[in-house]
Amino acid sequence: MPELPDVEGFRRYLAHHAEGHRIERVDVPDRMLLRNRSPRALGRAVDGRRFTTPRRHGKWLLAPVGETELLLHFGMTGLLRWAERGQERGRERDRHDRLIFVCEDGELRYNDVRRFGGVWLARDERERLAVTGPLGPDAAAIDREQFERLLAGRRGGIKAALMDQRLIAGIGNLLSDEILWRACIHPSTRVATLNRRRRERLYEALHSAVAESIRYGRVPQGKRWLMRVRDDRQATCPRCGTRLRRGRVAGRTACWCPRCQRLAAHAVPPVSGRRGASG
DNA sequence: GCTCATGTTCCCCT
DNA sequence: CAGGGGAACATGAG
Repeated sequence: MPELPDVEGFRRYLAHHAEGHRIERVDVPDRMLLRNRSPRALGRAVDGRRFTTPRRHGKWLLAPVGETELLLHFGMTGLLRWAERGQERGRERDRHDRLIFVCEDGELRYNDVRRFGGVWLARDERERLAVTGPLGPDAAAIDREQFERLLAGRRGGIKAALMDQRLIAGIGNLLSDEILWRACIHPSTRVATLNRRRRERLYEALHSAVAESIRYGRVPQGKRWLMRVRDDRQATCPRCGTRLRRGRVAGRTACWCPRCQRLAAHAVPPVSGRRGASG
């Protein structure tokens, strides 16, 4: 789940359920996912303090508590769940609940099946940056001129660029495919070969796809979205009905329409449909 | 048993 | 240095 839209959903969820609530204690059944503090140090920092308004940058959820800030990353399978105290439903914890912020009238559970995500603590901006690494501007807040500047001088492929968190924060595999499909640009296209008109079109696609996704709190599966069909066996393009193609681009499984998203022959090295042709 | 998965990071090449 | 490919990380689903 967790790309920018999902994390934005978690941000709203946290704000809705936990903001203003006082943390009594934190249970840490899986120490591995508490990344840069001991459970005791986490307790010293947050016990007795309240969640205030959470922020988000790219795929990071930043939740201030007292003097410090919780930094949450959701990896591939992370999520948040609020369980109201005394309610039958959600009373039992899940085996994948890794960190539980116990409040007076409920608890916020950080759940992550695959354990690629984690929770960090940062006392100040310096410490936060050390954890997140350099991040580009949030994908939801980029304007045209900024987008132009970001792409200028970029040498690699466009899908890799969109997913590069140092360039633009928040776009992952699904969203990048969605944006490129919407802009009718092949994922392997070299950034440098995109003319002004296509960059413009790409910006529009990014902007609209991100804005709409954020409203849903995930990448939507509507009629005009690749998301709806990308996992189907015989997936076809929602726009033209052509059978979609799948292949490895920028290290991920990309999905695109060979008719809508044509690749200029000179623009790119061949894209293999599968992995491991060499040794 | 095998393959694949919405993310990040590290290593090796070009 | 920039960027691409591949593997690794941990776990579950099909």
